[in-house]
Amino acid sequence: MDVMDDRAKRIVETAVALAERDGYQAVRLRDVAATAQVALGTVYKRFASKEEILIAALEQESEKLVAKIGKKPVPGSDAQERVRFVFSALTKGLLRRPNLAKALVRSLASGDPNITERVASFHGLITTMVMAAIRGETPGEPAASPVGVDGREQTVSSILQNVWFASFVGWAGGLHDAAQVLEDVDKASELLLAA
Amino acid sequence: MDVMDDRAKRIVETAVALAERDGYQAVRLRDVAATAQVALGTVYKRFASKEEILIAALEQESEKLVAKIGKKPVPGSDAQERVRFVFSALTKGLLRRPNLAKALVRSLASGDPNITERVASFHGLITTMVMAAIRGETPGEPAASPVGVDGREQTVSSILQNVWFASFVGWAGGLHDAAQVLEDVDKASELLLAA
DNA sequence: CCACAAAATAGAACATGTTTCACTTCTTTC
DNA sequence: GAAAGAAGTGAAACATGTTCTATTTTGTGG
Repeated sequence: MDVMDDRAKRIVETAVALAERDGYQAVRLRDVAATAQVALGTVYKRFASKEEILIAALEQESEKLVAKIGKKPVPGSDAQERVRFVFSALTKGLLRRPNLAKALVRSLASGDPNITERVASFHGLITTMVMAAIRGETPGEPAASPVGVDGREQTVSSILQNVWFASFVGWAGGLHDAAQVLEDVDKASELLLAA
Repeated sequence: MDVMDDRAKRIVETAVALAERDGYQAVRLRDVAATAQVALGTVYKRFASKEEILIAALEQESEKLVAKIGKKPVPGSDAQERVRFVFSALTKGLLRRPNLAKALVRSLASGDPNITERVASFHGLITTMVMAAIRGETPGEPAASPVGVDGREQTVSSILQNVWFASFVGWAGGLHDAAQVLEDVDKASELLLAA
């Protein structure tokens, strides 16, 4: 949610474009700088590393996705259906640009301590959505009822999110295809959200 | 299980030692080569990249761990206890050398298509152990009874493994501490393996 | 408008993963 | 044991992330 000046925006946009076209390794900072019409030093004035640029991109992309998904109440007649909807939308949204998605996963899992907070915020964003889906609320709105924060729902949504993430990483590494990601989440929610 | 010649072994050992001392970035291939008393070209004759060396290390480390855990029947009077034992042993075994563990996670999640098979084999190793734990068998032994391969147990063990992996990545990224990893797995097995 | 501080720039320089090369040392085969 | 090929070696070269520096541009208070 930080305000980015024009240069920072151009840098992130360029990085997204390059990652989308040819993946992580194609995000060469010299190219980013040149394409964004900015000096390399300016890139490093804004971002501490290549990973940070990509994390900023992830933040931007996921905020867009979440905004789209979170606008309306999650459709579905039971928790399981709603959860499927949310993860499906999330997965398909990311898969629309597979190379970008892989690059973002790589940054997410890089273990760089400097980006821990951004990773946590991404995590929180999804948790919010999944919990809203379980409860049948509109993710973008504050919770209607002051439900206890430490309930089973929180645990379940954390588990589902972990399953999704691990499976998504598996997809990014070529372990299996996108359908498997949805199937993994489906099976887990079946067991955890028995209607 | 490939047979590694002396040089390859020295290379991996050196990489492990460096990763253990100071983490991923400290595994400088020039240093690895020098310490292993080998030319840089020889390193690249054996391994296609730095990631591959670390994946070989992961294979070696996880085989050691699995051998140790899988020797005896998993202790515990119900599935939940046995699963806790397995993941606890796995987690603690890896956490004995945190920097190494972080470096290995990073390689695991790197998304490099060249190491997909190794990642899959690591995945399979753990699946075997978790399923044995659920069933109360000795992981090292072939299954006593010809249980159907596609059962609920397989799904549950896959979910638990995903939860463990995602939480472990979270630990590696500084998102939370090791106790949280075990707690996440615990909560999941509580819900999935209700005694 | 002017001086000056902050920001941007071009470009060199450095660190480290990866590749290449010319040369030497093994190993194998006869 | 000598020739041929495989493997190893040291060093250079290259690619790209990151840092540094000297210079120029930009924006701001007087």
